[in-house]
Amino acid sequence: MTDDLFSNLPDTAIRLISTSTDDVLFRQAEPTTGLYRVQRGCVTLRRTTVVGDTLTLHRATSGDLFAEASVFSDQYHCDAICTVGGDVQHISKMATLDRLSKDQNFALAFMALLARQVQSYRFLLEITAIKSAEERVLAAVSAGYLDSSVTEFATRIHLTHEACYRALRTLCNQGRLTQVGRGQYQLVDQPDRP
Amino acid sequence: MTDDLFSNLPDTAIRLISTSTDDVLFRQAEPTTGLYRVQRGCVTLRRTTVVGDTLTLHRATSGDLFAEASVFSDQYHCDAICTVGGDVQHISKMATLDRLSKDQNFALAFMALLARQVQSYRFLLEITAIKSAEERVLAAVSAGYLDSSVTEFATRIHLTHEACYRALRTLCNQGRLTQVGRGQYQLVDQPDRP
DNA sequence: TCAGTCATATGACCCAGATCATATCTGAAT
DNA sequence: ATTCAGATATGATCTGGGTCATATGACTGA
Repeated sequence: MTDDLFSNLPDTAIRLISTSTDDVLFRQAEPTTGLYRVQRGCVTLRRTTVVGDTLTLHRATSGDLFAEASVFSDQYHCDAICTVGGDVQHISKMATLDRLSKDQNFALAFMALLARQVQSYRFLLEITAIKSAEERVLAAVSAGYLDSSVTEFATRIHLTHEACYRALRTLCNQGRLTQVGRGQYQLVDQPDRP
Repeated sequence: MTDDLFSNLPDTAIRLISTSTDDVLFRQAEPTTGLYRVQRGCVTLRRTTVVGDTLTLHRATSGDLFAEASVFSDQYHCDAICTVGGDVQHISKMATLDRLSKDQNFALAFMALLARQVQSYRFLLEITAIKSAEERVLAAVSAGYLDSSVTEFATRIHLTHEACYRALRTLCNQGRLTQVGRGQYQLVDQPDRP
């Protein structure tokens, strides 16, 4: 609903790719052909340093766009490897640039999408910077991050699922959260209204 | 040099603000007037949750843009408070939107800037997700993050400076880094050429 | 229906990194 | 010159969260 920005592009602009583990979508220094969106599975972006070791730049999962910056550069700056098979959309760079130049609203929407991503990554960084597991979990729940599974939630905020479960239970015991079902937790309203 | 994108805007579009601690630049729900750039000092973006506690969304320091998304929305979604006094540029939303609609290159440059920011935040998130202090420090040095002080570097990668210094020393002892000066460290080339 | 897989949940143990303390060096301000 | 603040650096101690183990519930597919 919010970001089927690219589904407005002509059908020819989007190519569906079924991926298997270890498939390579593009490699560093290859000319850019477009950006991608993960529908199912996981794509890991990696770069090899001058010294030779591998840096993971990003792991894109369901719903995530990646290689957005490729639209504005000539070469990919990293490798894209499928670490979990699934489906990936390839969105044509040419079609995107064409539409960006001709459709003001599309351009503004794309900018807004990128700006919102910047926002949300900054926020996630702040959350992961919270040292205490309890406070981090509370902040993340407050932010509405616990929408699917606890395990997924835990990895998102850089905690083990064990530490996460423990923090959730403690927060419940403290009365700061309530468990509303298996794997479901909610904020407790502070009764500070007059 | 790279992002004086906004210095091309007419002089009237940029307003210089001298800030003191606890100054408020904008508040949640106020109508948006523009984005900002920190020149000196620190600006913290905060939001109050339904339950009443405060979430820190971002802490912008020297060189950082913030509130980019305000250009595409009607109201600020958080408070901006100066936690360290200094200087801040206010960049007019109207002037920005005007230029975006009239200057294709400006629009593309702004999108590219946002896309690069998304990239770098994703990468920083991956780095902070590395559990071992040594590996995290090595990755961050490889990425060129140790450009100013070690203390600044340490906070960026979510480590205490003590843990950071220890990791740097161990990496030097292991021969994976060399110290080239007080607070200066470099990667060691792996001699694996034929 | 039953095995197999994955999420949920919690307890025990241990270690890596936070915390605290200390010392030196550097640069800026007075 | 001298003080002071802050960065650099390292050592000692302690604790919170990682790791490992275990158990159960929920769903899936044979």
